[in-house]
Amino acid sequence: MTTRRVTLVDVARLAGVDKAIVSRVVNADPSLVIRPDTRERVLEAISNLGYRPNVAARSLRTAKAGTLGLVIPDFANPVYAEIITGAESAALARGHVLVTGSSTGAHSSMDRYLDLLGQGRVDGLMLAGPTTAREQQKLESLGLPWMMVNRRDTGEHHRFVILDDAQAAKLAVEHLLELGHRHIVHVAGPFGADTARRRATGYRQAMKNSTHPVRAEDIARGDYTPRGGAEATAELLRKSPGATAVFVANVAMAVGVLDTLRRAGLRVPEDVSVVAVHDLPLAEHLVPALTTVRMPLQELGARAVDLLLTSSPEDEVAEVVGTAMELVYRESTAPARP
Amino acid sequence: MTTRRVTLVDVARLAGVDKAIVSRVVNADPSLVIRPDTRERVLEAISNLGYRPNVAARSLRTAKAGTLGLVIPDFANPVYAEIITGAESAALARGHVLVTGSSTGAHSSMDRYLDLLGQGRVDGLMLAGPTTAREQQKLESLGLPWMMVNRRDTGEHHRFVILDDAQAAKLAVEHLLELGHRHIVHVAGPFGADTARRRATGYRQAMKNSTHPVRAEDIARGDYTPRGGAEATAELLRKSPGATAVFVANVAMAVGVLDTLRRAGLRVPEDVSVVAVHDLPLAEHLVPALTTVRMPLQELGARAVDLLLTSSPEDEVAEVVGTAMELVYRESTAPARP
DNA sequence: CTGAAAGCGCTTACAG
DNA sequence: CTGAAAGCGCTTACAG
Repeated sequence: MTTRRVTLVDVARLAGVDKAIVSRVVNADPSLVIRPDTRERVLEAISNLGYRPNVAARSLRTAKAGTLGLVIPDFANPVYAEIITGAESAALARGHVLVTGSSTGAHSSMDRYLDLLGQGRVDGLMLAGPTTAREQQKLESLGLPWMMVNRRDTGEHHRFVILDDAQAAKLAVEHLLELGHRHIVHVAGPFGADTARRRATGYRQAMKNSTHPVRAEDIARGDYTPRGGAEATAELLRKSPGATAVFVANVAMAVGVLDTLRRAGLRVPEDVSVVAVHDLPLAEHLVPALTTVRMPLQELGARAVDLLLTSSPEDEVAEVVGTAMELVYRESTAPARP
Repeated sequence: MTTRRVTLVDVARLAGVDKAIVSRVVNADPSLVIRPDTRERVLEAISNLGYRPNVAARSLRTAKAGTLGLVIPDFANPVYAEIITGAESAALARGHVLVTGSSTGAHSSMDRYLDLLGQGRVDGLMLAGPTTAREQQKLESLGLPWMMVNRRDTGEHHRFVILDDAQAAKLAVEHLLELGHRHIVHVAGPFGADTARRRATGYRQAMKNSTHPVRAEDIARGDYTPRGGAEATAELLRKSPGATAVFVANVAMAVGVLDTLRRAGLRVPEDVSVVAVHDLPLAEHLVPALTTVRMPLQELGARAVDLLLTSSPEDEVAEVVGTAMELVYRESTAPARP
């Protein structure tokens, strides 16, 4: 029972018109002038036959794939889950399908995806997360519209959308200052991540409102993992004793921070307050529930799609999505003891 | 500077052969007999021009899209992140691109995806998570090869891949029995989820080796969320006092279980042991770190892809992926006190 | 208001 | 060993 695909020709024959008419009805061609009863016959034929346009034929003809690509490092990272959700929603709203690939799987890599998606399979490509200069070069060579997400590109032709990480850091530090903390230390992210650099910058700026001047010993760097957060905390406990609060660059490291403080016999928030960036679902399930800064990750993904679709590939794009940031006050921060 | 796409014809002209030859070289046609120097010329032309086959044209001609679709409920759920990772890897290994969509976004829905992906955009479709009878009917009407993942389909023509949830439950309960627990209660998942039903069945079976017979009061149902776990635990505390261990159907509910036990003044694991299904990253970050049963979620995704690609759409598929299950012993379980 | 025709770029059976 | 030709299903400019 191999039922042949229903094509425009089948619909045209049933409706008694030319296939060009059917095509223009299907695509709601505004320049089409058609008698109501003719349109009715066409619509009926489409419905009766269960006609669906063949996307391959359409793509070949129009040179548009109707899909967008997004390459992320890892599906298991909830930060990217949020970005994907926002991007998918915006893509669908604009009539596109989103193809999301990860660059760290067993058979995948950024390179592999650039090959796979650079053959007319997608109309544009978004890269989230770390990218090498070689990858970026390859990306440009594909001749596809592209966009970096949550990361500044390294080339001279900028096309990126990021969040206001400095502002997020300020919100966190200001929260601690309001609670009366002065000696606030920072568990920063890896040097290579520019989100980490921007959060560290925001920390330094906000600390100008503290009576405690920031010294090199007040900052320790981790690799955005729980273990990295644990090691950085151990380092700070040695280098910067007396701190009453910690601003942590991400939630994963905060897990290690909480653990190390606990093992050192310090209570959170009674002895030390802790606040971290990104209000991931995990945050409220930690003990104590983690105070965080919520950033508009979904909107970041949505904005990337919009810009990819509406900007000309030659345009420079350097946008900071700055809406809807807020401090989520939970159990891990409390007033400094007098 | 609108550089026209490089096509087969361009390559053929440069290499001084017909485009049919180029096509067969590109696709490594085994029936092709060609002089080494001719092949060399073709390869060189491809490389010099940076030729990439147009996938739309190829799809139109071969009636194969080279992509597979996977619809999940939610990107933020780490269980699906694992399934995606495994499916993506298997798809790439077989030369396919995976399109993953979520059915709960602002502009998406299962229905929307079934429309979007049922137009020759994908060669097959996998559905993970809950599906209505209507959706399943629509799925079948698309005439696409399909597969249910982590869930049995409700139709009469079975095509599903699931994990051995009953066996996972047995591993968990046996672990508790070995630790000396006898009165073990169960926080079960929602009635509608067949993963939940299978885990409950496994619990009952394994409890036959306990001196404590399972009564209705030993089981409470939650909706797979932290809040649901909390409420079920409160119910069990009332209905089934004296239990020394809890088997929880998933990690999300376990978060609520731990919280409720703590508020009730019970210590984990000193007073009550807790074990849950799926070794998600979250598990080791809870306090106390959660003992879990690790199930091969990535392999589940990979197997779904393999079966989708290798089985004929008319075949019945009812596979249980049973490899590599193991108990991960952490801090939330301990020997029963004598 | 509607129809005929060209052509997007590829693959494949066939001819030589 | 290599070339010529048909045709996948659609869109679009043009003719009538």
